[in-house]
Amino acid sequence: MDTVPDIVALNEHEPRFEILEAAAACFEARGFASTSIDDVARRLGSTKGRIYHHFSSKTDLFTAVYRHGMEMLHVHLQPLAEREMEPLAKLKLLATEHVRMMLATRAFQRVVWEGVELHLRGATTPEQREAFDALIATRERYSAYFRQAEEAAKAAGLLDYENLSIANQVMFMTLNSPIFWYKPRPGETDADREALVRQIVTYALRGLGARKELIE
Amino acid sequence: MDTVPDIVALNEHEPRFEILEAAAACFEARGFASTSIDDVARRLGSTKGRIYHHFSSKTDLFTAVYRHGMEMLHVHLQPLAEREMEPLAKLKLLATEHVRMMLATRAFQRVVWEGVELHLRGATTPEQREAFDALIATRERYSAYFRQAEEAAKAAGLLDYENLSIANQVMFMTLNSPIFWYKPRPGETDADREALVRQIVTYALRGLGARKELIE
DNA sequence: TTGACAACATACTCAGTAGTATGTTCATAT
DNA sequence: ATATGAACATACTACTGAGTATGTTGTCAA
Repeated sequence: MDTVPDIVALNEHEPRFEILEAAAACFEARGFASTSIDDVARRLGSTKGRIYHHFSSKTDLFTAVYRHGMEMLHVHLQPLAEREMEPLAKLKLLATEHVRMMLATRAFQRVVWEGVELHLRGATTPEQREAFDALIATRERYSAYFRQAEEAAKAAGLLDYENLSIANQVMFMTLNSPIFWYKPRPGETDADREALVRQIVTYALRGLGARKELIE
Repeated sequence: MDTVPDIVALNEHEPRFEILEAAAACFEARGFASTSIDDVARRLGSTKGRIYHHFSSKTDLFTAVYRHGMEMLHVHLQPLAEREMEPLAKLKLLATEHVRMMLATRAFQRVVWEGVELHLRGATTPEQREAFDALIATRERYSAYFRQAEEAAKAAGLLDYENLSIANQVMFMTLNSPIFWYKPRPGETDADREALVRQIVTYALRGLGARKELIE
């Protein structure tokens, strides 16, 4: 049983979806700057015309991939974030599902990462800026799911970190890290993936000061 | 002749050094693919001619920046790694100095990061491949400083992680993370930076299963 | 049957960029 | 004094790649 089945299939029926998947794969493999529209078209077995019919520019395509990546995260975690739970248990749940999503939608999440990087570097034109700011805002809202749980857990004496902003940054680096080095091996089982997820989440929660007994 | 090439720190007064610094700043700001040789030249107040007189290609320039970044790390940490110390204390020392270097030589370390990324993506031509492999090997040797300390500390019951490879990956992501989000603020003091370093190192060591009392 | 439009493909333009070929200047050795 | 080469600048070439303008094909509504 896949952990995130229907999320990935969110827009499967849209004609744009196939292009998004190809673009995500290309951007993941070579990065935004080194990926040409022709690369994406070649992967689709099509030509530029198809892509420019659905997207106005390379940046537009990129932001669409970013948006879809963030949407998958939101759709998956929002209901969990709204549950009434003990804060540390909720943080563990959110972190676990986040890492699962990183593995399940790796290409898209890599694009999200690069989008944040591009934003931090300010490598955007003025018009792009506005669209980009909206995307980053979406990401901020997502981050808030975790931040609230972190603050609540700290207030309850279940976590122990100094600066929330730093703690949040470092925690996300940990949880996002598999998008860089994880490659699914042939013959890999769900149990293998789950073991990976568990180790990453354990590392993150301990890093935030959770005691061992409380996160197992 | 040793199989391990000697690490020779680059002299500040070499004519190539100024170019390396400008290149590192440009690569940090825009990434390898989006940085043109003219960009680097413009930052230097020079023209291409100067750069191509000292470096045979854009890739050659990039690898030189990478190499210098790794050399600075090696020169700084190698003597520490060779000390006889309690493993956990040594790991803490190495981690602390590593993070300090991330802040102090951020632009170069960002290039090292991108170099590893490019290597993981296999985005290199056959000739580049050889030079790249040598660079990655240097990075592997550096990583071994930490790995040995981690293994020794675990054997002594001072750490508690499942898989060494995963633990190492996630730990480095944590320690490297400030190259992405750290920006020196005006009026920032050494104490501010040290507080940042301490929080990151604490997070990393706790993540690996170190008990709170043992790392303070 | 035909018009209209969506969904592409084809064939271009043009700006940017890696790399090269060829000056030019200046210090230093002889 | 002059030859020489290092350290650049200038002025190119060749090519890639984003974006556009213009076909072509199938579908569907009236």
